[in-house]
Amino acid sequence: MSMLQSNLYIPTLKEVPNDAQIPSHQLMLRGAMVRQLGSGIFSYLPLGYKVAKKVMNIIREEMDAIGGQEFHLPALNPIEIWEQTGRVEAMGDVMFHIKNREGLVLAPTHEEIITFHARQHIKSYRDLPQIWYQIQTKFRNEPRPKSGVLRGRQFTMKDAYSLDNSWEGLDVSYNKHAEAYRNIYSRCGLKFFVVGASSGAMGGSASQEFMVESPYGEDTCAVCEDSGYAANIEVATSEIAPIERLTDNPEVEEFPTPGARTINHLIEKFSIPLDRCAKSVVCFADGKPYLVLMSGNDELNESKLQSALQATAIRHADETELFDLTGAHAGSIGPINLKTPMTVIADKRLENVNGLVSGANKDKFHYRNIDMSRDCKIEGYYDLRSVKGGELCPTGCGKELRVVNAIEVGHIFKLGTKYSQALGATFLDDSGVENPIIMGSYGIGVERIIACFIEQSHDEKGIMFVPSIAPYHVHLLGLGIKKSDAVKRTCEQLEIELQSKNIEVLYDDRDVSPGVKFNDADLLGMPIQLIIGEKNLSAGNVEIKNRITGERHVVSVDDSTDLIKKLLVSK
RNA sequence: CGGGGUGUAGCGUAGUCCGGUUAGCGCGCCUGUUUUGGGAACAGGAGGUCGAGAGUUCGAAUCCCUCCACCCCGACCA
Repeated sequence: MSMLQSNLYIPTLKEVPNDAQIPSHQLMLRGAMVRQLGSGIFSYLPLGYKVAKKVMNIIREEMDAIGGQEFHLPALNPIEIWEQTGRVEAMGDVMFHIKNREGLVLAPTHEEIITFHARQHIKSYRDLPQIWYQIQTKFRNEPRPKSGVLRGRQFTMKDAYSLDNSWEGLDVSYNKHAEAYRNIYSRCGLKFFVVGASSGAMGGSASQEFMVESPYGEDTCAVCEDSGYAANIEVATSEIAPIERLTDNPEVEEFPTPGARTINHLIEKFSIPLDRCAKSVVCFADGKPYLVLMSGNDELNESKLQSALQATAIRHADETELFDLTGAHAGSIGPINLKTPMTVIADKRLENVNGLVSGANKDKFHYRNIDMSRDCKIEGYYDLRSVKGGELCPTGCGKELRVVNAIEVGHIFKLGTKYSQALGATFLDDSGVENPIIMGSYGIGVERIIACFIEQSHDEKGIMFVPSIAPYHVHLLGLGIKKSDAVKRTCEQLEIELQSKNIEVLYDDRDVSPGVKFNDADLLGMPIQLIIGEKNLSAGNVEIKNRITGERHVVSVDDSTDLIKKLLVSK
């Protein structure tokens, strides 16, 4: 079938639409892949949908390869089933509720529905394991959609669920997914890394995120290229010199510190060494106040605090609360002489340290010579600090960590029995005992793969697709077709020849100037441009341009398709 | 939800402060002629509820009020 560009709907844009800020968004609009319908709502145009289908097929092949079975579940769900797992409340505003039909919601994910179907017919350990997946539209009422298709209210997700009869089985299923995911991203041409993630309040035992480094990412990760260490900042650690105990250990003493509102003031104006400063932060964990001590300018990591305290919600005290609880304003708060007694915890770095300076809970005064063991009542020491770029990799490889922003393109998760228990999805084991099915949940964002790929693979002219996800393999540019019958005939001949070799061709047969064709071709980004013009053709030649490397080959008409085949395979 | 910004033709924009011709320009689009290896030239042409509603005024893109949409920052994000 001939793909004449003059007949296709490929509305490229010369200028950058005002709303698009990041390269992938701009190029997906300019390159006729998507159009926006509303905030966080996008239509795929034919070219963009071709890419999506290629990505989805790669996902499908890799999921099938680990024994996955494809379902297609409804997006419209009875709310009752979500009430049974308590997730109507947990999801809150993220879940769309149907207004003119009581009791229906739009599914933001499908653990509940999968578990429902598992309960219907999984009865015995002999029925397990299973891997079930689907590629389907998800609905999430994001408070703030942004960055084009990267954060939308409606998006395409591959979600998979493993059902096992043992925890060892879950490990096997989980590892299969980890491998499949690596294959998927590699085949899509993405540079990615995997991080251990916070398992959060989901009750799961393990979780990893597949990340693509990007300044537009909303996650922060610490990575080390040398050792391969990579972790979400929520759990990342580093090798950091311990703070030594001083041999001289005098009594605690109050001293005036006018104007000292920050640790830096203490260092600069009062000559206190950085590692002798103890910073105090007051937080509420599930409504209960805590004083948290951090060393020097270390940043308190709320995720770490949350898991240390096993709390569901953490928030900082506001100014008024701070004064009411401690008797001082920010800058003069410390563990000793608190107006209201509260639990004090500290970062591991401060364990058994002495000679410390901290606020006196009296404005413009601090204490010095604080000995954590002698003078404070610390309920516990935990790793609570956020890793900073430049600190040493915790593997001991000796290299510095980089702290980077990243976009989450996939997440694999050992769920356990939360949903099977809540919904009564059980099986009889080989001794006849009833057990909840042990589950895993595994997600991939299709649009995110596409947008991340474009973020990684573009230049000032446009997109640079790899063959595996390109809408077409070859962009055939016929220059001056109207004027030259020879050019036209050669184009038609080579199009057929390429197609016979299973190479997908987009044939630009439009009656426009060469410059327009070149620029559109560079914008749309097919891996190979086959350029046919009268000048080369008069010598029996055509030109082949590699979009990614920029290399050009002038070859004879007869050799051209073989060379293209070779170039496409070598990628 | 808080803060900031923007809405004028398919895209990009001028005009808005200080009300007053027929709302202007570039690109794109249509017709014709000439062009044809990096976004061609000339000539002619089509396309606008100036985000919506209500108001002030002889007169509103412009001033007042209300609402809506979109973008950015923050909050939020199994």
